[in-house]
Amino acid sequence: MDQLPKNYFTTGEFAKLHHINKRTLMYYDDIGLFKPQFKDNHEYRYYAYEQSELLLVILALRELDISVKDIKAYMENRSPDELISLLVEQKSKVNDQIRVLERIDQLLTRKISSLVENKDSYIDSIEIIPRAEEYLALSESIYLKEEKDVQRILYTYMENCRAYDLYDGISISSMSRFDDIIQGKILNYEYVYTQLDQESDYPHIFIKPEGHYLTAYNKGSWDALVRTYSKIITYAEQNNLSLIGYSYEQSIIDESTTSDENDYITKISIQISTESMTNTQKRRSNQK
Amino acid sequence: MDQLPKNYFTTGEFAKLHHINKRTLMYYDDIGLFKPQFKDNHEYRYYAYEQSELLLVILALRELDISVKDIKAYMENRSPDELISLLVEQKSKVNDQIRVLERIDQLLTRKISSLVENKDSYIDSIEIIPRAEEYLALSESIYLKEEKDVQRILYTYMENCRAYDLYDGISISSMSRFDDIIQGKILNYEYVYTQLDQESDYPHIFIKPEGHYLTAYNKGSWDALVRTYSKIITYAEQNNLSLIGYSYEQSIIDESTTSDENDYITKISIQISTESMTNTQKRRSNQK
DNA sequence: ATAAGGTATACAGTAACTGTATAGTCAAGA
DNA sequence: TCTTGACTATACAGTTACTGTATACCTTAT
Repeated sequence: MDQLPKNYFTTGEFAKLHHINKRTLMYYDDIGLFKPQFKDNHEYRYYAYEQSELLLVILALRELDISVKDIKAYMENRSPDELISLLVEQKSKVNDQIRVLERIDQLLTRKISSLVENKDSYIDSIEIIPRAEEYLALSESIYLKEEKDVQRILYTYMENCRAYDLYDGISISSMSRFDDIIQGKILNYEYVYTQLDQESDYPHIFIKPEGHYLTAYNKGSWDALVRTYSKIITYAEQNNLSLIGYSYEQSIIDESTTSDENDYITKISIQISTESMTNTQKRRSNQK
Repeated sequence: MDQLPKNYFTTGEFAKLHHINKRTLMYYDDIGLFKPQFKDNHEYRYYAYEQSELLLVILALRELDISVKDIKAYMENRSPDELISLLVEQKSKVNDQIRVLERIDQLLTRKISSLVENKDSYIDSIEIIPRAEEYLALSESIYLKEEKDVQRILYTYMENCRAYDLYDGISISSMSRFDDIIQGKILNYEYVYTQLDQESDYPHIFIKPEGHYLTAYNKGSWDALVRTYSKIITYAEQNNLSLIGYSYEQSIIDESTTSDENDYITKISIQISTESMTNTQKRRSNQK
């Protein structure tokens, strides 16, 4: 065999061939994971082209976050059947990982669109906006529950989000009863929720009704909410609008986006009962 | 703010909530990447549910192999616009990574099917098998080239495979002229190649013609090829078959699959000229 | 003959955790 | 009230999979 015309690569060449660090090849040699076909009398390493096949498998397994130790363990008693079952197993892991990435992609997409969509809306004004039906995945009710229970509920809620693949991104949203808010109890939240943008068999789905919503943006931390809510209430009174159902609070700019609490933006929307709106109001809001 | 009813999680609870190690949260606190909302007078950490949003972003970025240092750098002067551009950038990286995984998936799939397909074929017999047209991505010719040139050619070939997304898996395949083989020159390879299984605009595609191929499996290392080839030649002579074109050698079991050289399996196929086959031979081979 | 550029090893350093020993704290039950 | 078990904390060491660097040796082209 030794006298056959072979094409050998030195460490540096072979490393370049496979776009990896030269030192990594030496390291793999040292730990006995992947050895050159032979060494000359100066301990120079020589790799054969055919060894690429094995290296490719090793590099692929490495990419799948399999520890070098495990790869080595497999390599030490590899066989076709072993390889088949290893590869089949890894194939499903690859698909898992693709799913994780797609999830992250979803998170990024949602966060981007939420940011862009509301980019120019951080205005002080209060508006009437028509909204289509929305599907919300709710937590259990946390209304007036004590801290311990709230904690448990939030915990379960997150577990569910995970289980049903409702990757968050814009999930720090909550609902309170508008009745409570009128009475100044603005922190008696009833649910936290995530908006669904595709079919889901999540067990606790709430349909946020289609209709006109009074929409305002709260700037600053939670303590600024009091003022924002009183503005909303005043506006509703002045325009003879009757607000019903829940107040939906959705975080637009939060801790994940800015380090300054005063820059937080929360979007608040509350449904307006159709009867209380004049036709002019309806027309105007629909034009936007 | 401090007197508001908040839901705080201890380090252990918050870690569980997000399926991460408790010590990681402590570590992130230590390096200033992600801090609890507050610490009590015993230095106990307390995390608020709302902090999840930020942690999710951090964990997502981490998943994308962004260094903690870089994440921290971003976090230190985050802003909506910064975040948008960061996320958009990352989104494309996610897609890159998905592509890498799909490649690996392809490698695994091809390797599995090559192994399974040939699982029971490691037989000593020589068979006539009808084969459809195949598209092969060839290297430059390495015929009688000197070692240095062969090396350069193989290097370029691998770079091309990379560039054209021909992920290998079963790529240690080579072609030699059958004329040479008859003369006993069984190691004068002409090309190495990869079989294409989808459209590609790779510049050097060769069409392996449709037809009947004499197919044999070589067991053992390259040095066993001599015997296998003489068996093939004898078989052809005895059956009055004239072999034409190239001999295609495809590695089935190689270094990547077994550690024992004697278990290597190479599939050899050589086209049979249609004229030299009897109708009986054709009929028989088509039945399989 | 010499310089440029390659090879080797040995040793230290890195990133991002992660495990562990030790000590303090808390909450529930006897 | 006391005890016990399960938590919390820090400090320090260890881990994984490289990766950089210093030093020395080797090869090849001018």
